[in-house]
Amino acid sequence: MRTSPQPETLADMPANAPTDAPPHAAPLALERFLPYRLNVIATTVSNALARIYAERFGITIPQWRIVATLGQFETRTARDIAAHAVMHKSTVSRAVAALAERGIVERRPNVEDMREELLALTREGRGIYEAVAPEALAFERAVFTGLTDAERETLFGLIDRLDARMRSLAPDLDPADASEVAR
Amino acid sequence: MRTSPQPETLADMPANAPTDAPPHAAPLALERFLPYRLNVIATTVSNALARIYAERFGITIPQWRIVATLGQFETRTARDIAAHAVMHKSTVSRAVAALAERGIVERRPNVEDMREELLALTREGRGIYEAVAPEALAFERAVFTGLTDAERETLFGLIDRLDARMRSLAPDLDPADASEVAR
DNA sequence: TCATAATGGTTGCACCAGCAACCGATTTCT
DNA sequence: AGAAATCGGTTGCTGGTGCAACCATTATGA
Repeated sequence: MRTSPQPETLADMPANAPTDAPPHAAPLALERFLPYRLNVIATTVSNALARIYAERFGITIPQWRIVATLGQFETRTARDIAAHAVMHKSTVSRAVAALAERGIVERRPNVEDMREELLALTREGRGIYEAVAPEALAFERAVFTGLTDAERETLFGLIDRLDARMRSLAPDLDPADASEVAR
Repeated sequence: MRTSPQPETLADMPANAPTDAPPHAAPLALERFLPYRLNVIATTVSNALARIYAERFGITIPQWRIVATLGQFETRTARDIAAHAVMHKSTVSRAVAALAERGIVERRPNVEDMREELLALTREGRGIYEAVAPEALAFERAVFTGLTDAERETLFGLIDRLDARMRSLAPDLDPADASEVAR
């Protein structure tokens, strides 16, 4: 058995312990609980970054995700963006409305399917993208200074695998699949 | 959108642009942007876990953090909990109120300092803790199945370092330091 | 062909979190 | 001692977010 250095890891239990685990054997320390740690660090990083978006460019994180997606792909529908940037469709709808209002994105009807709208950055929108992107990347570098390239890659790899794992464990709670029918 | 190798993934871009990237190069792909990836995976994991807390035990994530902290430390003040579990003091206040209302935590005055209150789990509260903790750990194991112990340790190590890095980069936005004076 | 289902997108509603103002208790400073 | 600052904790308010209902449009199928 692979011995975990942590006294409380219970690494020797079966992968999916039945609910009848001994009640008082609950060696749960928050600092060693990965969902918690993940959430705290992600929130901290997000808040720091959101501050840049807000103060420097007056945009929120959902708005930034839309700008980033359209900066990458030129023209997409709201549905595409929701899927790509993993946001609920109502979030996308409101963020797009705000961006359109400010002349940052442009909405164009799709004559082949009048249900959807084609979205793209305006010239001004592209300007914002090109101003924000380097700052975002600089922030990323600042935060991840001290990690080697190999460690960064490891982190990406781990996230990818966790991502895949979550999709198979609980596919329905992916905010990207806006199918409210398949609940 | 299930898998990372999407049609439009731009996987052929350089891993992480060097520090002196020209402003208009902006090689920013959301899938390769760590703050974004971190946030998405943390949210997904959190939501899946929150569902367990909610459906099985009728508690929210802040409430769970409080139960977990008191399960670990017996008696703490709200301030201690906020610091330990990284929550805003108003969040703690409301979550404690709800838990006290339900008889899960008990508030006791501190005769040596009447500003603060000593919090502890009631017998019922401890029962909940002892029921939730194994499920939380089981969930953690289920999610992290497929990672070796070494990889798990690596992940913890990376998070620790990111954490330290963020504290030095933007110490003021740590939700735990409730000092509204030091803005 | 026409009724029904599904899809892209919008919006009302309720909930939750954070900010900031506030309260009583304690500490600090003069 | 007394004023002022600080501290632990509570609460009103506001903004953001997800859910679910809804609208218009397109696809399906009897």
